[in-house]
Amino acid sequence: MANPKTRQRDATKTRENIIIVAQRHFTAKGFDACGVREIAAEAGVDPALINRYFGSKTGLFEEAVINEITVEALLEGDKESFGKRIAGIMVNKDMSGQALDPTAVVANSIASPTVGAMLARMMEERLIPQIASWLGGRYPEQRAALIVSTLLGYEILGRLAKLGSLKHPNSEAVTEKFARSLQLYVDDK
Amino acid sequence: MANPKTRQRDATKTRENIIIVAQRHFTAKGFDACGVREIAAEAGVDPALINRYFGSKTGLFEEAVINEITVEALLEGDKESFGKRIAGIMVNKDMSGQALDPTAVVANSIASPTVGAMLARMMEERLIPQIASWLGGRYPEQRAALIVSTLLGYEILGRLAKLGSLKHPNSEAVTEKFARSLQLYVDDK
DNA sequence: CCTCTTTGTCAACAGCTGTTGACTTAGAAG
DNA sequence: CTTCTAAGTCAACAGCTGTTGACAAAGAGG
Repeated sequence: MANPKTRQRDATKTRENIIIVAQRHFTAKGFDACGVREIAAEAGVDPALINRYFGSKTGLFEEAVINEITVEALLEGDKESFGKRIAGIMVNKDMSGQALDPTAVVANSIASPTVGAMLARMMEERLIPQIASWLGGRYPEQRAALIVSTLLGYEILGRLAKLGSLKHPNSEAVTEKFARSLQLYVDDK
Repeated sequence: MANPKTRQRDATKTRENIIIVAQRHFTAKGFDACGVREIAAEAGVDPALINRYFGSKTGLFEEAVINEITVEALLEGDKESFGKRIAGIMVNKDMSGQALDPTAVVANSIASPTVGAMLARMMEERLIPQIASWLGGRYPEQRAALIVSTLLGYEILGRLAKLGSLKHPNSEAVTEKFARSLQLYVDDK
C-alpha cells in the first residue's frame, strides 16, 4: 500500500531501532552495566521483544556490536600522516558518544565474563589482521596490536576524565607526542 | 599465652587474609565480576564477615584496593631508562596475576558503575600528581596521564591475549618501540 | 465480515546479587 | 566452673537480572 499513514507496525524498523539504541548504550556503559529493560525503554519497546528478535541480550550484543564494528575508518589515508590524523580524531572525539565506537566498546566491555571473549576473538580474527595487512613490514600483527593498545589506553583515559575532573591532554605539544607515539608503530623502523 | 597451638580465632589475621584474597580477585576479574561469596569462600570465611569487617563489598574494595595502590615502584630509577625499564616489566609481567596490580585493577574495574568514579578520583588525586611531580617539565600532568594511558592500553592488550590466542609483542624490535613510546612522554621535548 | 499471521505486550519466574539480624561458639577473665 | 565478650556462622530477605510462555492487537488476504 502506498504509505497511507506510515506503517505503525514495522518489524524491520523496530529491529533497527533497537540495534541503534543498543549500540549507543553498549558503547557508553559497557555490556554488563546495561540492562535490557533500559535499552527497551529507550527504544519504546517491551523488553521481551529483544529476546524475540535477538534470542538473548548476548545475541543483541553480537548483532549490534560484534558484527558491526569496523576499523576501515582508521585506515583511510596515507601512512605518513596516520599518527597526526588519528590523534586528532581521538582528542577531538565527541564526548556525547552517540554512535558505535570500537575503542569505547572494547574498553568498556572487555572485563565482562559474558562478552569479553567475543571481543577478544573479534579483535584477533578481524581487526588486528586488517590493520596488520594495511601496515605491512615486519611484525605487522604486533605493531597493529600496539596501535590498538595505544588507542584503548587513551579511551580509558577519556573515561577517567569524564568520571572525574582530570584534564585531557589538549595542549598542542602533548597531542603531538601522542601522534608521534602512534606513528612509531606505523613506521617499520 | 605463649603460642600453644597458634590462635584459631584471630580477627586481624582473617581480616588481612580477606584483603589479600580480595586484591587478587579484584585485580584479575574486576569489581563487578567478583562475588562476595566467591571471595569469602577462597578466604575460608562466611560471606557475612565481609560486611561485618568492611561494611560492604564497596568498602572492601576501598580498603583493599583504593587505599593500597601505589605507583612508587614505577618511579624507582632514573628518567633516562624509564621507557626500557617499564616496558620490560610490562612485557615480562607474571600472567598468573597473584598480587594487587594497579594497571590491571583500573583496566578491569573502570567500567563499573559502583567503583569507577572512585578509581578516577584515586587516579587524578594521587597517582597522576605523583608521577607528574616526578616528571617535572612542561605539562607534567598531561604527560603523566598519557604514560598511564599507555600502560592501561597495554594491560587491556594483555587481557585480550589471555582471552584469545593473540600473540604478545614479544619480539625485541617491537618491545623497543613500546619502550620508546613511553620514553616519549618522559622526555620534555 | 471473517480469518490467519505477524507484531507486540503482559505478568511471572527462577537465579543471582549484596546485605542483615539472630544465633552459636571459641577463648580469655573473674 | 561460670561469665562475658569477641569472632564467626547461619538462614533468610529484598532487589535486581535475563528470560519465558500465554495472551492481545494490528493488519493483510480470502
